[in-house]
Amino acid sequence: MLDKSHKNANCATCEVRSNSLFSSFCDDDLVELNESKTCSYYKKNQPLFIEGNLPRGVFCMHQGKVKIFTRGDSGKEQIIHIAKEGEVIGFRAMFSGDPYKLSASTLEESNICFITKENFLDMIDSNATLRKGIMKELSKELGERAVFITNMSQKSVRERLAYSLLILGDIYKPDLINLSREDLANFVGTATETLIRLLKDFKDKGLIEIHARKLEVLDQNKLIHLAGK
Amino acid sequence: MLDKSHKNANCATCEVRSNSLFSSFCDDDLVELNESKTCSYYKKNQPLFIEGNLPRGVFCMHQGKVKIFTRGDSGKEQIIHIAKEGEVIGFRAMFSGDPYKLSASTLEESNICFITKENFLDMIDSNATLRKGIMKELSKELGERAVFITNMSQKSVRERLAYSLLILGDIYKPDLINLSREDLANFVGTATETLIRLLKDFKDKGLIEIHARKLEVLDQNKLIHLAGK
DNA sequence: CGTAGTATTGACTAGGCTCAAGGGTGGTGG
DNA sequence: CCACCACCCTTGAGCCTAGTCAATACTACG
Repeated sequence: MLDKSHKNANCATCEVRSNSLFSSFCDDDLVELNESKTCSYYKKNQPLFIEGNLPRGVFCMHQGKVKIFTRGDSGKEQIIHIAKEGEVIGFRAMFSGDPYKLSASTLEESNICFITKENFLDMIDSNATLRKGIMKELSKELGERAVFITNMSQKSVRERLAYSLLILGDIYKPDLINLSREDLANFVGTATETLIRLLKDFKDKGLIEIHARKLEVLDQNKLIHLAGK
Repeated sequence: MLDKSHKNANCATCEVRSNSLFSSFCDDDLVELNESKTCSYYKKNQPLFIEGNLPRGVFCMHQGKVKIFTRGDSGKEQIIHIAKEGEVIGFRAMFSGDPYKLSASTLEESNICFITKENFLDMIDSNATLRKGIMKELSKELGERAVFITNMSQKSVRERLAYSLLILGDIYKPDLINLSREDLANFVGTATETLIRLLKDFKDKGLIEIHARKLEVLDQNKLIHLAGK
């Protein structure tokens, strides 16, 4: 259970800042950042923002996990990314001027800070390092999504599951992967039933261990091989 | 046939600049841009850059069309985007510092200008409007790719073809869509044979007309409906 | 201890891929 | 200018992955 009273995290001493966009901030920057942010507690399955809404600022993950997803015609989710501690979410929409193209909601209870659009854009204007970090991040994600598209169109569900387990193992490290079967299926891009059958198959082959809802990667090398490329 | 001697396009009078990243450039900027760029003629099916190589600069489309793609394990291409006149290609890799994650090559003979990484990054540092334009563009593409991923994982090939024809009709406007069957299949994300069978079906239903390799959209509304969402 | 959500299993179907063979067409060189 | 070759396009047959529908087990929480 997270500390719900943790409403006043201090950016200067925040232990997850080192892998965030704000890692390069000097003391003055940190004071400004700290004063402009607000920190909130979120329960499991609570939305941060919803596709179609207008963005009002960015979110900075202090603790917890958040899924970023779109909904297809039928309403089925496709999870594009799972954000963990240190990640800044929703800055794409700050620049485009458009409504959110994606939705975000918590996968577990989380402590998440919020910075208004105004404050965030001001920081970018005055801080070249932050700006470069953001451009690098946008570029990196763009490259990742191209690979994602190719995986979706050319890999089998089996290959994509192997690939996904590797990514998720890394995101959840040092803990076990902890997602509902439905969320995992929506990340892989398949039906829940198909996912379950494949998980069993992976287990029988000694690639993973299933601890109820939690999944443990046993043989990373075989998974890499199975995922291809 | 394009004018192969068109080696010295002038940015100040370039007729495609109005829909490019450089639309906001003042006279001084344009002089600088014009002097730092070089313009080359490319034959059909000539590469601009290849996945894995290190980027040396960006390309600005003067005339022609270019496909941007990745290759899956088997070597099959997945076309992510088709760039037309006015578009600037390859700037993502300028910021990430990584090798290209994608390849680009011409779909028809083209005149394309080149700006070195140094010059391009200098321009960005000194020109806030250009910078904002680029951040907006990166953001826009990021949103588009999220939709692309969802389409790939949730739509049928039939739906994706309808969707693709709408996008391509727009890119090729006012001309007819002019791609090889294989390239079209690689854009839709399917096998060439499946694509051909579906094209015939679309033709029988009066959605498109087939003029040998060229395709004409006849009933845009029905295609929209068929594409879903 | 009931109830709602979550997970699992089975049976069936079909969309779409692969392999294989045949028909067109445009570009080039003689 | 024409013939040939290479490449592109098209069609057919068969199979298999993975989606859907339906029924049943499990689990956590009030």
